[in-house]
Amino acid sequence: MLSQKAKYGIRALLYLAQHGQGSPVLIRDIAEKERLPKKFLEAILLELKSAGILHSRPGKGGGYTLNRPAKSITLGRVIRLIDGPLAPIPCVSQTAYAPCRECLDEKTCTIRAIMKQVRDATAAILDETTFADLLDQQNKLAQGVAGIDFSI
Amino acid sequence: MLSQKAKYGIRALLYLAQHGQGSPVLIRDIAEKERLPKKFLEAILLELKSAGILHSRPGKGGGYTLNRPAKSITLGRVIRLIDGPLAPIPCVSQTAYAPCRECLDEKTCTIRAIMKQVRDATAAILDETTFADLLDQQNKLAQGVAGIDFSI
DNA sequence: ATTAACTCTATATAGTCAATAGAGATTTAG
DNA sequence: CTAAATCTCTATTGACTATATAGAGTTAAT
Repeated sequence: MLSQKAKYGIRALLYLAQHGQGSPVLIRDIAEKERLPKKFLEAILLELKSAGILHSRPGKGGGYTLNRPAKSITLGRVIRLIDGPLAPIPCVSQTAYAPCRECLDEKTCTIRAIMKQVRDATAAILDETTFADLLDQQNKLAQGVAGIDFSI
Repeated sequence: MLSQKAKYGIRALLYLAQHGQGSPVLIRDIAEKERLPKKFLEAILLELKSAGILHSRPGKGGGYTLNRPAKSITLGRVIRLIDGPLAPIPCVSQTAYAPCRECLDEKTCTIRAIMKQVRDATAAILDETTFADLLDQQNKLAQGVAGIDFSI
């Protein structure tokens, strides 16, 4: 399961992506519009900033913006950053490999073989999906719903 | 990430599947051969038993056996039992649906759409893989490794 | 009866998750 | 140059979960 922290982070990034590269967005605005706990969000945005995903300016007229185009930020990267590796077990992680403590022989471990499949399937989705994709999809979904409403 | 508990449970089941439907296997044997903490393993096996996956007989000559053929026990079932839903967020779980607390509109939530893909991909693998499959694969992997050793 | 095994309750420790408080540092406007 | 706005940093809190372990209780076979 994704942590709340990761979900909040993703929502905040999506909000910032929506807002575009224009003027900085206040933490307070993100928190209010997306209904996220403000103080917790502060910490999350700070992490995303120090990872180079966000940019911020303190002081009057300050706030947060994306540090890079939305299409260069993948969901996989953000989730790994906040929640750690996508892999279900450490011995199949590409980005944070570690042997399983209790494993007797990695080469013949079938749990490992299956979990590698799971990791690869997950990574294939999350590393290919960017925040630009999410924005596109959001617009389409919103239109779809509006269309349904209209047809009634 | 899978919990240690789930990994231990899977290893124990694999060990029991290997052993076949014959005489009961002692907790102590499983713990020693697979190097799992015995007391912790006791609790895990008990859970698997009350879920109907294992059968046990107390007393002299007792121990644990699979309650059903290995080919009818899927990895997905065992993992859900011990660690909970496969879905990365509750609103896309098929077996334990719950709305995300902070979600403003599930119908247009793109995070949900992506996470549904992840869940489906994961479930497709784990719900199709049985302990009989794992046994087969283990034998093949062991032969493969032996073959390589022999050829050197 | 005695032994060998599982079963149950209780406990412990450490760590993580989710969140909050409040003082500090920085920038811009005026 | 100062005041207001805003991000930044440190610390703390409470609840919960993960990972075990101890020991008494129960059951079945011989």
